Amino acid sequence: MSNLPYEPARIEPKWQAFWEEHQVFAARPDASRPKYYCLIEFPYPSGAGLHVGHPRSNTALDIIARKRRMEGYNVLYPIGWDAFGLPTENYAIANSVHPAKVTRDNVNHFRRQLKRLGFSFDYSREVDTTDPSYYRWTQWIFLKLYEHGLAYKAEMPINWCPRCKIGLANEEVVAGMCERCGHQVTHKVKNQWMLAITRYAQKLLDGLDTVDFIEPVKAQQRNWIGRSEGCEADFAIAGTGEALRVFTTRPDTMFGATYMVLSPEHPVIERFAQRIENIRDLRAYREQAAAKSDFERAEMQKDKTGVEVVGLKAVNPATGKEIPIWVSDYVLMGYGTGAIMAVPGHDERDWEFAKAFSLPIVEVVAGGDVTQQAYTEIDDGVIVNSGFLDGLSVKQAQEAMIAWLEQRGLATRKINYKLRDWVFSRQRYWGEPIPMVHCPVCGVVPLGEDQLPLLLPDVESYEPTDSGESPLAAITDWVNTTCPRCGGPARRETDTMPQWAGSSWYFLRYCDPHNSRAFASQEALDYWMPVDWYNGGMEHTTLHLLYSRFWHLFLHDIGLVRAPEPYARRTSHGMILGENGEKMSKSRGNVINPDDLVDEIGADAFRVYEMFMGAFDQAIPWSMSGARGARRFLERVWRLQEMLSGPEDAFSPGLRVLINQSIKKVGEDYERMKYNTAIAQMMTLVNAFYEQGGVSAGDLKALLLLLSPVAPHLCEEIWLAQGFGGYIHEQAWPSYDEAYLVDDAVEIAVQINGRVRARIMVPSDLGREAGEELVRHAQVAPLLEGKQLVKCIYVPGRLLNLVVK
RNA sequence: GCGGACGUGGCGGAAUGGCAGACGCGCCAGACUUAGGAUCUGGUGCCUCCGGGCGUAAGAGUUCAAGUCUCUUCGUCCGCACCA
Repeated sequence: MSNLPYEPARIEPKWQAFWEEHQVFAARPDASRPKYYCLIEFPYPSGAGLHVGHPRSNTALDIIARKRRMEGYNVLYPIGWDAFGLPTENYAIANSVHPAKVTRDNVNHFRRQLKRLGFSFDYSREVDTTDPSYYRWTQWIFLKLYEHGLAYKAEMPINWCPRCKIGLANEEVVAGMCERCGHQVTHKVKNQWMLAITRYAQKLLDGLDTVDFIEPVKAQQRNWIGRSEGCEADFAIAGTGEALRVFTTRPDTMFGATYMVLSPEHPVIERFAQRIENIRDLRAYREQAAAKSDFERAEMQKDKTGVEVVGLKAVNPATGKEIPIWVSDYVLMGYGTGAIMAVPGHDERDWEFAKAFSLPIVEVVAGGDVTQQAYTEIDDGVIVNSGFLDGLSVKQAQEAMIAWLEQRGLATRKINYKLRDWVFSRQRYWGEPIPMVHCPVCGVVPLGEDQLPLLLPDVESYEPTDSGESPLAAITDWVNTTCPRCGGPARRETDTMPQWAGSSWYFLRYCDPHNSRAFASQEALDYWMPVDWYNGGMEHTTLHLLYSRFWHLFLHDIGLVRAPEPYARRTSHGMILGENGEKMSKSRGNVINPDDLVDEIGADAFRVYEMFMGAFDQAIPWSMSGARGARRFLERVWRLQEMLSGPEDAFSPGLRVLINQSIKKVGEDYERMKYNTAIAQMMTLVNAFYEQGGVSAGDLKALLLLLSPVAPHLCEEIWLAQGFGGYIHEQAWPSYDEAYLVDDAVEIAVQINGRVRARIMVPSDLGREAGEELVRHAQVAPLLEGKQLVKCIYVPGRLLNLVVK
């Protein structure tokens, strides 16, 4: 056996079949053992097949899952398919195949590819978001959201391609252009389903303090939610008895508000259309702004445009003076109140606008030169030209101004968030049907829970209609239905849910994937949740990760899940780039196909290379020769079988310290996702085995146990072939002996004034005080000849630094 | 502009304030072999008058000691972006 060459093509399929046949990785609830839930983002089964990026995340958590099992945990490491989505639908349109068939084929392809890599997934718990037995519960959760007032309909602008005449998802808009035809994307207002995620803004923010997420994820989510504290204040509209409400974070600068700006869509414009002398200009400006794409708006950023509202004036409540009102597209209807008080002296945008239209600029915070640029410093500014606020610091003035306004009923404290409500409608076929009916008598009526799942009907064509409606709108016998409330004729909602719907709760379904009475049993949820470790891409931080936290917080609030937060720990992997350092893509011709790689070097070497290639959280270019190096390492491990002699239960004396160090380091490195240094340590260990010229069975066993989470097939094979007893996946994770982490004697550096001048061997237990005696050491004393010793620093086991004159 | 990550050999990268470059790739030399993308051995930061000197984007500082800590400057990548 030991003379056979290392042949992954023979070994790997054998062990994959063994694991499957014996259901080694099937997770079963077991109250007697602690549970551990490892999760990777379930893949979108694209037609292109597995990308080398998938195994990076999968292997990383496979290592954790396998290590946890060896540590005695009951591990859940599931896999599934996030299978609704546009590429499948577009492929179906182009090739006239049913998207369900495309999905089935792609899933089969993906599953086969994943199985070849030997991940310890529990395939008996597979979920598929396009399966009616799954999306039934996606629809059910939507009904719950609706029931609790978190799903509502609203007129919302969507991305619109005027050439294709269809609505586009954000993902389909590339640099402001239509992904399909390249035309500029504009906006069109449509009635859309929305989810009120903004009502959870504070909870989403607070929850971040309770979870172990890597810092960049927390920072990005906080940034995205964008909390800002300030107040809303009323500016009277002269001669009308009405007021314009603004949001500001700088009430301290109110004396410097020399004009107001409204968003072009602000309702006050139409309300006072009769009084406004240039209403036509304002309407024209509004239409022009609406036709602009986001891309164009961003391009225009430098040049402020706007129109004065002639015939209306506002009153600055601080100064009592009348100030002009302008309209400009730099004020957004979607944030705050859609109106601002402009303080050109202390806000860059207002300053530019004031310069462009020759509006007055007043300095109210001293310290800058407001004729040259806006002075926005808040930490050491002093208020001037501001009546009763003069002389106060910015911070003091903020409080004083709010108090003053509150007393007069002109302002209230207010917290705003940048986070927007979630547009939950897509005018598409391949998504979950929204279980709602439009009744001419009762209005919008939800389907009863007993009506679920609302199945996606077969259609002739998956093309969106000319009007931008979903293809479902054309299926009259599906659309026409009866109202669940009054029984009269009614129409079904024809929009479908976005791809983010199914992925917002899939980790809950994994706990109890075949349950037909609930999305998961309370018992299963209580046992498995929360997810202990979730790894995924940074690109999902502000969409999927935030959305799924929102759904989970909601399910917690209505008593369906125990903990508020679904994920205890979140980490992220870096992208794998092509050999040329560019993103892998078909068009760049730098794609590495995982199947080819398994054929060439084997799954274990593939896994080792992906973990060894660099820091786990960083983007890194592929290297084919580096991958072959991983294969070479495993060959060396394999050949250790030829140099095996000695007892099974003991380490070779000369290797005892290194093996103990390796057990400690590899275990700790896995936990910190420092896979590259863990593997480097094992390479060092193997090099030492070769230098010694032979290994004991005990040495080899230790190495195999450490390596088995990364290269499981190879380690199972050697373990079995050498008759080490049982299977390696049943073994306990090795422990190390503190007493053998350092050698009896260590080499230290001797420095003179910080420069290394000698190396000497000293007992490793030599204390800091005793170390100072080393100045009399035979190799040290000569270095001090003719010099005066000023200071002596001995760092045990490290170095001796002698400061001399 | 705001937020985040980062800058170390030819390349990927190591380094609780304590011997910079572990480990791997590549390259060089040799061994074995009827040239093979196999394996093994040795070497591989730069300069050198062979004593040593210089080296972690640049500059300053703290320290017995700085890749690591502090400040300044330059540069790269990612996310958000007219958010009042």
